[in-house]
This record gives sequence, structure tokens and C-alpha cells, in this order.
Amino acid sequence: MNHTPDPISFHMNQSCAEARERFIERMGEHMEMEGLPRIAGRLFGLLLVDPGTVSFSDLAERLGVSRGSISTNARLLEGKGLIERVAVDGERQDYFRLADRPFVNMVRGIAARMRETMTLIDDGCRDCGGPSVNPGILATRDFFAEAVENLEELAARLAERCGRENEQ
Amino acid sequence: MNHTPDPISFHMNQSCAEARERFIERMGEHMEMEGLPRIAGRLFGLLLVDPGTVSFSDLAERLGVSRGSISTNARLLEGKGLIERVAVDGERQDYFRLADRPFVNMVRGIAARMRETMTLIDDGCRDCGGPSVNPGILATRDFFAEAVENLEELAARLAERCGRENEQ
DNA sequence: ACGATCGTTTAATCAAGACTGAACGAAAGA
DNA sequence: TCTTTCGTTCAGTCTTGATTAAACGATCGT
Repeated sequence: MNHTPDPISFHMNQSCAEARERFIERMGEHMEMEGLPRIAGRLFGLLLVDPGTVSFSDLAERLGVSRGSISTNARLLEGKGLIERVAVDGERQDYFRLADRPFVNMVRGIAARMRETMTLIDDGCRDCGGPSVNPGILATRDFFAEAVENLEELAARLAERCGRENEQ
Repeated sequence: MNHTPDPISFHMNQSCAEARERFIERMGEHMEMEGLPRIAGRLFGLLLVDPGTVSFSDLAERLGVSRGSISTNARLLEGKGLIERVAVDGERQDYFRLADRPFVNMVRGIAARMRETMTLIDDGCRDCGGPSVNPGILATRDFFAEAVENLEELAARLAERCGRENEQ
């Protein structure tokens, strides 16, 4: 208790902790911009910063939100393949950690949504294919096709790199 | 007036019109899912299937929305580089059509936003200073870097292809 | 000058969803 | 069995943002 911490490392830890907090908030804002609940983004950010597993109630406490919010948003992130729920032997609580390849799954999710858009436009091309169709719709379809291909390429590259580095 | 249309082409037009309506609505729902106003999606869908240019008030009438909504959402889509506002010589009204190089600017916009988030994370890393930057934050930063690079690559490819096809 | 028509803006309404707190059923430990 | 702790769910609150109608300034035609 009466131990004065080393001023340098104390300052380091201090600023590091602040940096982590900022990172978590930033991720919350970013994910909110992307259409997800802010709490989901903060939860993801917390698990990104925290190397180990974090318990359900720790999440609620550290993020300062209700257990209900943790339940909902954790399930959401699980569904997106960004985090994983793990059982700890002696413990009754659920624990969470980052999924194996969170960003790969994230990009794949985006690609899937875009592919949906593409097929929607594709159907439009086919059904509205009268003589007087706007040629712009064809270019649009091509764009989505290329974008989807591009994203899946990116996902593959990320997956490969991920596998090389720590074969998760 | 007393001209009975060719039954085949008449039926074509009929089903085509229905298909277009459906397409417009679906595009509205889809864009709503993507975080844009539904009207913006329907407006975009209308210009996708309709050849040529459509006037401001035609948009309002055909979509059954107020002129204010057209004003707001058309500006939004213009900002994203998806549609263009064109002046018709004899007309006072504004006319709209699909943008010449759709999506290039859109992709650039997405890339810019991601780059912004990335630099924010970067700053956070730097503030933390020491050699012991959180590995999770580093991985996130790297992911954003690669994603941004990837997007800008895609934008460049699209721009080039666009320029080849109609040398604008 | 006047009236009409254009697009924009603003205040107000309205719906969607994020978040919470309490209630609930399940499971573990006493 | 009783109590506690767990995660989920549901009703309710609250915020955000989409949409509209009306007011507005600008511009054209007369």
C-alpha cells in the first residue's frame, strides 16, 4: 500500500490505460458509424485490447453497462464471428475472447452483404430487361461484382497472413 | 389515341413496370439496411432502372414523397457520387441521372473514413509511447492499413476502367 | 412590378432501435 | 429444499434520425 510506484512505469501504465480506454471508445464510435450498436463496438474493442478472456460480469462492469446489454451485444458479435464464448472449467460465468480471425470474418460479412446487393441488382437487370433499360445499371452490377471479388480477395489475404503468424 | 398497343409489347411494358416498382422498393429496403434513408435507396433505384434523366418534381411524384425529401436525399446521393444533377437547357427544373463514374468516389469516401479511424488509432499508439504497445491494437491498425490500401487499389482500378470505356 | 415555380431550409412529428431495469427460468452450492 | 448466481428476455424510456409541411429566398415569365 505505502509503496510509491516507479514514476516512469507508473506514467507508462497510466498513459497506456488511457490509450486503451480511448481505443475502446474509438472502436465504439467506429462500429456505430458502421451501423452496429455502440456497445457492441466497445465490447469488441475491449476484447481487442485485452489479450486474455474476460468474464460476462467483468464486461458489464468495465464497460459500465447493464448485463442485458452484454447479453444482446455479445450474442450479436458471436453471430458475426468476431468474438467467442468459452467455458471455464471451475466457473459458472461465461467468458469471452476474440474469435480466431475476427477481421477476416468481418470482411467476409461485408462481402456477403455486398453480394446480396449485387444479386438484387442482377435480378433487376433480368426482370426489367426491356428494350429501354438504363445502361448504367449494368455498370453498377459490374462494380458490385468487382467490389465483392476484391473484398473476398482481401479476406483471403488476411486469413493467409493470420495463419502464417499465429496459425489460429 | 384509339390505337390498341401491340399485346406482346404491352404485356412486356406492364410486367416491366411492375418489376421496376418492385426493384425500387427492394432497393429502398436494402439501402435502409445499409444505413441510408429509405428514400435515398428508392431514388437511386429509380434512376438505376429508368433510362435517361428524371426531373426533380417527377422524382417527388413517382416516389410519392415530399420535395423536401427529394432535395435532402438527392444531395446525399450526389455527395456520395452516385447520381448527378444536370441542367436541361430550356428547363428551370433540376434533372438527375446516374453518375458518370459511379462508385469510384464512393469507394474513395469509404477508404478516407477508414484511414481517418486508422490514424486515430495510430495516434493512440504513439501517445502510449513505449515499446510495449498492445498487440491487439497493433493488429487492428495493420488490418485498417491493409483494408485502406485495398480499397484505394479498387478505386484506382475502377477509375481506370471507367476512363477506358468512355474516356471521360 | 407581379405571380408562379423552382429548390432549400426549418420546426415539428413520428418511427426505429439502443439501452436499462426488473422479472424470469436454469443451474450450482448450501 | 432454499438461496444465490447466472444469462436471457421483455416492457418501458429515451435518443436518434427519417419524413413532412410550411415558410423562405431566388429565378423565370409576363
